[in-house]
Amino acid sequence: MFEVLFAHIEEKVTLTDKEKLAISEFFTFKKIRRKQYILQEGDICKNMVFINKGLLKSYRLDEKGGEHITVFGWEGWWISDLKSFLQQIPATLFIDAVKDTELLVISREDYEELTLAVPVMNRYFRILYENSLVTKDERLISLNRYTAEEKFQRLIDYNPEMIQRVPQHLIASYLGLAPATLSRIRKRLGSGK
Amino acid sequence: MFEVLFAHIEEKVTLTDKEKLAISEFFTFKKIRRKQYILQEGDICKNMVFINKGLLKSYRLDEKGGEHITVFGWEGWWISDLKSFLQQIPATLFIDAVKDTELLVISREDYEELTLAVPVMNRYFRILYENSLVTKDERLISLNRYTAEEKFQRLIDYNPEMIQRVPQHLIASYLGLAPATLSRIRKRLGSGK
DNA sequence: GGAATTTCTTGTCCGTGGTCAACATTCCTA
DNA sequence: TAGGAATGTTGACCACGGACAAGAAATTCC
Repeated sequence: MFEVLFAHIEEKVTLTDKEKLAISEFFTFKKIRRKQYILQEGDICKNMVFINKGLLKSYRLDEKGGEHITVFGWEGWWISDLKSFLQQIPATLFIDAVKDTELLVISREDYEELTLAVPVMNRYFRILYENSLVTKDERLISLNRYTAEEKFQRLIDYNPEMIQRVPQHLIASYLGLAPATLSRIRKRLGSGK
Repeated sequence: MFEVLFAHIEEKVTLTDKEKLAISEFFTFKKIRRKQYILQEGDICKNMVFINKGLLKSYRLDEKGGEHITVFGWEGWWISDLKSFLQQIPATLFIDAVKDTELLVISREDYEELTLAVPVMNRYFRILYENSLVTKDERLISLNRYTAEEKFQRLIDYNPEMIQRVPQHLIASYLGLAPATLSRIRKRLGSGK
């Protein structure tokens, strides 16, 4: 049940069996169904979630009900409304399941406890966040500088897995494009897959 | 010389005098002049930099030589090409001084050493990166969802200090707008300051 | 204090990509 | 297995904001 999580942590730091045991006790296993929310705008984000299997998306809704996806998560990724989780203030994000999904869940207090009980986890999270920052920087630059077509081309080049896993209209939302626009771009690129 | 740095760290964790001494030994003090580079595209980013005083910008250049600013830094902020710094690969960013600036500099090896010699710094950097992630998330959403005018309005609302400190054409670059566009927006908002 | 550079404003023009709507296709699920 | 929902395609139209250029205003630097 914890194999995926431990494998992920051990990419970054080494764990003793004792530490693994300690870590495992802070998490709860959970299954959710397609379309089920794990967070809604206005909730306090109580948990950070590690995805064992499946697909989640986090997004905001605009005034007209339009979805703006900020992040996808699948096997081996963490997901939460980090701001809401860390500061325990109302969330601005929704998170729900694109398909049936298995999670490992840790609460805000346990997250803090975990870093105290297993200090190497500070190192793990520091490295995890370093990597996230690098990714977000790339994405910021991509959104700021490039045309719609270039944005999609860069996704193909740098993140092909997402195109395999995620339906096209959700990719459009993630790139900040209208679904119609992305459809036209793919046509132009000769069904760029 | 280290007051600004220690104050910044102690907002997030507590330090003993011994730890302060240890930390200070990893940093070098440096002054640079307006327009001086501290990093250029293609360099390996050897240092992470804490800004004591002054103003820096980090940016990319496009094919036509256009500047796309990713981040500003002033008193109390860190700046570097994180990807280049962490992975020791060629930088994609330029970083230079908008005005004369004072820095505290730490090398890649010393950064790693520091987290080992003063473990509480893992905690500090973890929290620092958590906060950066929250900020970048906000910015991603802002760039993806909003019109030019809304982007500027949000900067006024959420980041008024930047508008005080940074010349307008650099703000335009940061928001991904043409300088002319930002000028027109300010006019529309009635010199929105 | 005057020249040079940097920064800001305003005008004209035009392309990218959004909106809306109709239709086609694929996929769930009862 | 049929009906509905979700997803993807295409067309017509048009607004936002970019490009370019000329000139004004403000800073910087000998």
